[in-house]
Amino acid sequence: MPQRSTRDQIVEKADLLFYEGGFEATSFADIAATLGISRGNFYYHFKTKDEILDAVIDRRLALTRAMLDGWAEAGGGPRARILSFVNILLANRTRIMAFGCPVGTLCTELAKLDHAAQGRAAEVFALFRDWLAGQFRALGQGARAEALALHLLGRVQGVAVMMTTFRDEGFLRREVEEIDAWLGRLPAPDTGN
Amino acid sequence: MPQRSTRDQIVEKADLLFYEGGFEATSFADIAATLGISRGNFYYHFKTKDEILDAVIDRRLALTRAMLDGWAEAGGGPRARILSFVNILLANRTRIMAFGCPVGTLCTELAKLDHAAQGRAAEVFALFRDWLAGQFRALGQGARAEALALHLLGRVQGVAVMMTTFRDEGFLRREVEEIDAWLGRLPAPDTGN
DNA sequence: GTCTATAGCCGGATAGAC
DNA sequence: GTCTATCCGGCTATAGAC
Repeated sequence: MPQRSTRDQIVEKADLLFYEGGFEATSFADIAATLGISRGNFYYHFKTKDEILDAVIDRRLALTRAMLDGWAEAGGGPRARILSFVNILLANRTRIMAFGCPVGTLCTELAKLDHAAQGRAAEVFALFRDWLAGQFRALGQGARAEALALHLLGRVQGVAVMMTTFRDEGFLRREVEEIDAWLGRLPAPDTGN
Repeated sequence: MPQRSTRDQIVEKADLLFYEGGFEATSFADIAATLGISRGNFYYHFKTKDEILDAVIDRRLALTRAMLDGWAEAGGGPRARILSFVNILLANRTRIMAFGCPVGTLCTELAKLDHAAQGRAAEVFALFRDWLAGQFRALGQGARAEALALHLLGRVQGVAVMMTTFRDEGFLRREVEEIDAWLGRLPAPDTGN
């Protein structure tokens, strides 16, 4: 069990603090203090703060791929897999009520900063979108699959924003149930004719 | 036509810049530069940056109330009024694609900053929620009205986040149409029995 | 009521000892 | 590979002239 490198520790902690406090509001001093290293040490591992952000996005992409692969390999059909995605809202509700969705809030912050990494942050969303589209295709939704994936992604993002604003667990549970019911009401499968 | 006071100009410009660049990333220097006043002058009108934020939220509350009152007085039934709300997405699509929803993004940013004004920012959302609930009540949705209002608010927020991330106008138009169709499928009115 | 000047702090980034 | 010391600039905020 090799010890995690300092670089990996920086990226992991930066990921957490960028989520909880925002990218811009998180300083090297904040990260260094929680890791017990010096500010100067950062510059052995990274040239700039933006390079840390790049590494954080790489990490999120890798973790997201791993999570999606795990769901794809798990038992159950495509509808159960889609529900694995929706259930993130329930499993992470405390953190979402405090800090929002990590993916959506980073994309929004980078948009306002007009930051060069906007597109890379959106790739995390694209992973979810493409995976969900695959599940909708497996449900026989054919040409509608990508639109349904974007629709669901938007629904979940909307719930996350409202959770952060009103911290209403009843709303959360109603919305998750409603999404489940919506999955049950999808149009009949395309036959490809 | 009395000239707008310097204070009002500061609040108006701060409102715009807080939206476009975020509250924390916007400095007095940014606001001062676009208004052509000095940084020091701010402190004649406000003691702290947080006081400017309070004034910006007051302004947004007032403008929102005025907008909702205007829609309420306009012709057409409750469904048309609800569609006035949804059509914000279309009317402001360019700005939303660049900066997100002003209400949602401020609430999210203040949550991450753990800022004392979080609750006041959420009041803007509450205005929309209560107004929408009133329209759903007028549609005969009785006890469901508040839940439907939160649901619609979430739908619109989700669309805004996805617009900012992917800048896909086709998605926007499909979602607005879908919300319109959803309004048409609402359960039959409560009769109060 | 608006300005200039500046205090005091904290940010990212650099240099160089160990 | 990690540290200390430091530079430079931008930030909020203050003091005081006009």
